[in-house]
Amino acid sequence: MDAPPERKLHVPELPEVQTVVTTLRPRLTGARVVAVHLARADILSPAGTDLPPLLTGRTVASVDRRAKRIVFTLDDGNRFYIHLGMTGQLTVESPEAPPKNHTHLTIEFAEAARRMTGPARPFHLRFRDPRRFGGVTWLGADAADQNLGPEPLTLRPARLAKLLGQTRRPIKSALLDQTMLAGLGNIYADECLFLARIHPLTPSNQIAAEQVAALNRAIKLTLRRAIRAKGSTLRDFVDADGAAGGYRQKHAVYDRAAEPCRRCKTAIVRIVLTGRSTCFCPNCQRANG
DNA sequence: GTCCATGTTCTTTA
DNA sequence: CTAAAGAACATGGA
Repeated sequence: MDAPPERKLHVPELPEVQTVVTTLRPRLTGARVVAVHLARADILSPAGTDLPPLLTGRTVASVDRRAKRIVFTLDDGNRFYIHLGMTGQLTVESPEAPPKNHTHLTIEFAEAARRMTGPARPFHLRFRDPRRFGGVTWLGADAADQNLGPEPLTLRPARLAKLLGQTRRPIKSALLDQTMLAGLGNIYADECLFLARIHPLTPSNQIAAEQVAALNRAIKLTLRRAIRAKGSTLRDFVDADGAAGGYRQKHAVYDRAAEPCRRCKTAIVRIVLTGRSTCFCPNCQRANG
């Protein structure tokens, strides 16, 4: 049996954020903001941003993902992004649906553009985040990639090799560093290292070129599989339509301490690195190859 | 009541 | 000085 009780929170990483963007895009593109309700001003950055007048009357031109950020571009060229933090949810709901607790921001839309069937109906985009590690950042005309490394899905092995060669930190820590590589979090960093058969404590600059290439392939493969499964849901994650993801059952190592490795049956080991749990197979992932 | 999970940002240490 | 490690943040559930 591989269905342990759902204990841990889910933190949205690249595949989960991509899933939200993919489900949001057809609803939001072309839709017009008619009202904004901000229940908590402290989720806004920069502090003091007066969001409602910036949004009201505007139309959404596009919704995109950059790293773990959901980036909205308005018809006036201004941008803002929402980060889901640890427990953030961004959902499209009926105006009649009672808001869940910890709903910090509600954007009321008039209609969805290019709706092919049925009457255009108003809807709410609601952002809730019990733990409030997430938030809304107003960019104005600025780009959304401040302090972010390259996107893993389009990363070339030579670029990854150059980035990893610049630091002695353990590879697991480097993969979590968003200024190095943007989008991986604790779950997928562990999963990628397992697939590439690299020990998480390996100093980044001691990974051989062939292993870097294998890691690059593992990152792309893992993220694509997770996106196809609509992300991992441990407890909280849902897409914009409120649906949970299905990748959790496929995790090879994350949250599987003491369970048998899916490849060699060795018990998965859990260590703490930089204050974060790190799971790996001590047989498949040997230090220094 | 205690401990834990997590991403980002800020602070401290080497 | 730089790089890396550590603390703080919030909060529901075990």
